[in-house]
Amino acid sequence: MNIGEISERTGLPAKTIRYYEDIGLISPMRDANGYRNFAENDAHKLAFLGRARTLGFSIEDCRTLLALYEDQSRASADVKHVATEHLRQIEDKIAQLESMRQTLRHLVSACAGDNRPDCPILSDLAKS
Amino acid sequence: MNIGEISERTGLPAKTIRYYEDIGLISPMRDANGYRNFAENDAHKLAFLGRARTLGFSIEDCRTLLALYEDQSRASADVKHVATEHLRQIEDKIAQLESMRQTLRHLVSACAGDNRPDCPILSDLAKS
DNA sequence: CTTGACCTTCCAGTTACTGGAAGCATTATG
DNA sequence: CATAATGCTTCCAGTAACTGGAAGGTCAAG
Repeated sequence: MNIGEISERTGLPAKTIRYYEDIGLISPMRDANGYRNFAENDAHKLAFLGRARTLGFSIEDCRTLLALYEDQSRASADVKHVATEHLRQIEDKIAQLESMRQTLRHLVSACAGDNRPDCPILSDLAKS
Repeated sequence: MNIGEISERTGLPAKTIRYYEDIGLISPMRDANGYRNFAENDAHKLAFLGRARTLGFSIEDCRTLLALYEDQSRASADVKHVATEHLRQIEDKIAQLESMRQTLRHLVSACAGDNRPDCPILSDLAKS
């Protein structure tokens, strides 16, 4: 399979797939002309990576998860640990964004949004 | 005021303050020895920037907001527009993270987390 | 045989800093 | 007063995960 075809199949841009090879996540074969030739196993790994990235795992987490996936003697505890830590970080991020949202909602609703200069949003930002 | 003092007062790292000067958000005076000398107005702007960044505004948004803040003839509608758009993006991000959270919670709770290899998290990532 | 689609590599840019090196300036200590 | 410890300066590189674009080789169709 050429990169265009696997890109279609996995939904990952060709650029991203090349990048994943650069950083050692995959190692597709090469044809005589230098073109990458992806096997089913590569497609499988790329799908795995795409899904993991969709769930927000970092590239380094993906690397770890992929290694665990390929290690038949892994302990599920190791996988769970990675996922739990990631979940915790997502929850932290959500809390942080929700706090921003609340403040912004207040400010936005308090702002007239007309052609006068008075603005509670700016007043809030400028308050000491 | 030297950079160390204003850093303390605003809570912004000196590195960040220098960076803000680099990108033209502030323009502190200089003493004869080359040291930056911050006036009250600089402190004020930095506090404004710190608060805006806390609310998640991008640097470019901050630049816009600062310009509006200093423009006595601004229309509050312009400010509100920036804030509303930012709020929308935050809400998008929250929704995306909440979706990740839900999936991850399911997967984590389904995983035994022991020393056996079976792992629903990996199974999910690997599913086509 | 040429055109267009597809592939290659390499370089630069993105966001908002952060760490570190090399080297002055100032201040505190013995 | 010499020296040592801060504090300040600039500049360079790195971070995360791509993305865009240039320059150029390859392949299938007409």
